[in-house]
Amino acid sequence: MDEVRRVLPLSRSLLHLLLALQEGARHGYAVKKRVEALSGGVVKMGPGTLYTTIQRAEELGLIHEAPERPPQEEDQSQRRYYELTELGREALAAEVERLGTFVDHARAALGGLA
Amino acid sequence: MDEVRRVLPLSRSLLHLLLALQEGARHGYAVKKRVEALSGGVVKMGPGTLYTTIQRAEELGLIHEAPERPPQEEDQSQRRYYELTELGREALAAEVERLGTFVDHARAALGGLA
DNA sequence: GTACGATAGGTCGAAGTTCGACATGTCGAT
DNA sequence: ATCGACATGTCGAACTTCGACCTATCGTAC
Repeated sequence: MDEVRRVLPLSRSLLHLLLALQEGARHGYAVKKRVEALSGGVVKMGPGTLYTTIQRAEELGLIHEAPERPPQEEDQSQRRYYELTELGREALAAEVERLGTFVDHARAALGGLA
Repeated sequence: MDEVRRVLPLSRSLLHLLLALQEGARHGYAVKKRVEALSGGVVKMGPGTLYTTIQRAEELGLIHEAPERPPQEEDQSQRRYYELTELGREALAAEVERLGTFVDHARAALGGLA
C-alpha cells in the first residue's frame, strides 16, 4: 500500500511499540515493560519516549485507543489501552520484512551459527 | 562485553552502516548504495546522515579507515575505505541478535508464513 | 567540446526523535 | 506511614536524521 510506504521506515520506538501491541491490546506502561524484557534490558523506554511515541503512532493512524479490554479490572485506575489499526499491522509487517532481510543477511555472514 | 553495552542500542544509521561494512571494507558512497539496495529503496541515506554516521562510528571505535584496499584502482580519486573494528563486529552481532528476537517473534505471530 | 548524470566527498541548518528529570497520583507491602 | 512498583504525563536538552547546497572527477551522449 501507498499509505504504508508513507510511514516507513519506522523509528525505533514506533517499531517497538507496534511490536509490543501486535500481541494484543496493552496500556503504555505494559508496552514499556514488554519492550525492555524482549530486548534483554538493552532498550529502555523512559516516559518521555513512551508517551510521545504513543501520541505519534495515533497521529499516524498506526494505533488507536481500545475500549477498555480487561473485563475483570473495570476499576483499575486510569489505564489507557491501545491496539493496532489495519495500517499499523501492515506497516509492522512491512518493517519486519525489511528488517528481516538485514537480519538474515547478517546472520548468514556472521558465521551462520543460527 | 561491557564496551559493547555502552554503544547499544545502535541508531538506525549506525546499524545500517555496520551491516554494509560487515561484508568487507567499503567507501561511504558504496555503503549508501548497499543500504538503499538491501532495504528495497525504503531507507535513503542522504549525505548528511551518511557522513555524520561514519564520523560517529569512528568516534565510538566501531569502524576505522582501511589502508586503501583495492589493488587495481590505486588511481581512483579520493575514496576512503572503512572496515569494522573488533568492537564494531561485536556490537553488530549483539544488535542483530537483539533485533532477531523481535523479528522472529513478529514473524511467528504474523501468521508464521516464513 | 560541453552538458549531463553518476560517482565521490563534504557542510550546514532545520526537523524529527530520544532521553531523563520532574510532577502527580494509586496500590500493596513492611 | 513510608517505600517501591504501577501508571500517566510534561518539558527541555541532547542526539539523529534529512535535504539543500557545495566541490570535484569521470564517462557518455549530443
